[in-house]
Amino acid sequence: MADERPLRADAVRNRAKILDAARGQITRHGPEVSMDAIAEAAGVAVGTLYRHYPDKTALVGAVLAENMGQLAAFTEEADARVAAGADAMAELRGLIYAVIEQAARDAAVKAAAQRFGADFAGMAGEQRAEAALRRLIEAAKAGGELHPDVTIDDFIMLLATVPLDGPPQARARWLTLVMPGLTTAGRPRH
Amino acid sequence: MADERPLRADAVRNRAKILDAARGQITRHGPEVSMDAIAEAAGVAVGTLYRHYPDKTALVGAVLAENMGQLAAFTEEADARVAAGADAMAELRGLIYAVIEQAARDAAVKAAAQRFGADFAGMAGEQRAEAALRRLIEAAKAGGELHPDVTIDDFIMLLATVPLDGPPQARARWLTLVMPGLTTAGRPRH
DNA sequence: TATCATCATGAACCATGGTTCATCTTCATG
DNA sequence: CATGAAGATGAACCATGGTTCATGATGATA
Repeated sequence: MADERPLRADAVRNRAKILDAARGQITRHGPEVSMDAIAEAAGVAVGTLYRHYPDKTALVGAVLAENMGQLAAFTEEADARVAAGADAMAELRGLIYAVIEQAARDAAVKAAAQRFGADFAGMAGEQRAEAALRRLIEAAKAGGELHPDVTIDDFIMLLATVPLDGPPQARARWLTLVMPGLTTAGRPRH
Repeated sequence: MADERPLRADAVRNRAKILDAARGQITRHGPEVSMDAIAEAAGVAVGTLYRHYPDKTALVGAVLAENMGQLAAFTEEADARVAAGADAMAELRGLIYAVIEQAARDAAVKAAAQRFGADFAGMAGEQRAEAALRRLIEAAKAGGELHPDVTIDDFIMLLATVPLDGPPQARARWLTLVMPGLTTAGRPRH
């Protein structure tokens, strides 16, 4: 393994075009866009998709992995700021908002994730994102604002249920309604 | 219109079997079960499905309408109890829980609703459910426990985002996290 | 029970969409 | 530039699944 010889120049170019097109088309028309549609959007023939990805699941998975990477980057940045002295609860709140907005943009991509039950769990970025989020949560608890019984699974659950349709106001409102349950202010210990 | 002559006995029987089978199959195997699968589960030939429903969308819609009716019944019962003196906030909480559980059972049915963008909005039961819920909300606000800025749209939004996968504990936990944002206790006015 | 309108049957039809592969093109290396 | 390997092409293949319709069965009515 690892005897990967470098890709040809046009192959590199095409792979990028394909990923872009896939994300675009899936976002625009939902997860069941045809491979033909993606190919056309990428300015490439269908067969080329199959040269780069064994099947549709793999292609969707690649798009998903990209998103997860971005999400991990977000989380790590917030974590770094906290380490540098920023307020943990504020960063957590901001992170939630950022994640929500990204998720909303790629709502359809997320839907695609589910339709392809294929376990995308344990994806590269996921590990990183979770680690950083865990640190962030601990810091916010230490600050005394985040309710001590809140777990990372709570965050994952909530983030998985953000209302992705609707306008941005809907998500802002959702945040308003959900935050109190996470804070010591909204849900006093005993 | 309304010159409906009575259905033949076996037709009535079959229609019931079809609806049951449709709900069962959709719940079990997701919204994209084939018409053939539904037909087989109903012990009937495919053609019979099409005698009772013009197409798949209509069949799914019928299942959905049935669910909505049940939901409306729930809501009206709770509303009636409040009118008879029961605590509004407690009834509201109980209603949310009941709705959640029903929704979880028919998670796949709900998913079906979205996939068929077909506007099932304005369905029969929906009107009834909303009216009753509205009354319930007013009563709970009058009781002073429900936060005064909470609207029926807030409820609809939240109920639309309940975590339907996971075990019942997940939904209980979700309820714990979400309730404070709805109450005056968790989110003081100013 | 005879008659017929209603209903049920299910093989066949057709559209959609994922996937393959024989053929042609293009990059990289000498 | 010549050559071979890597890459791209896209028509064709095939499975799936919604839908139809000619044919046969059955409940209701006289």
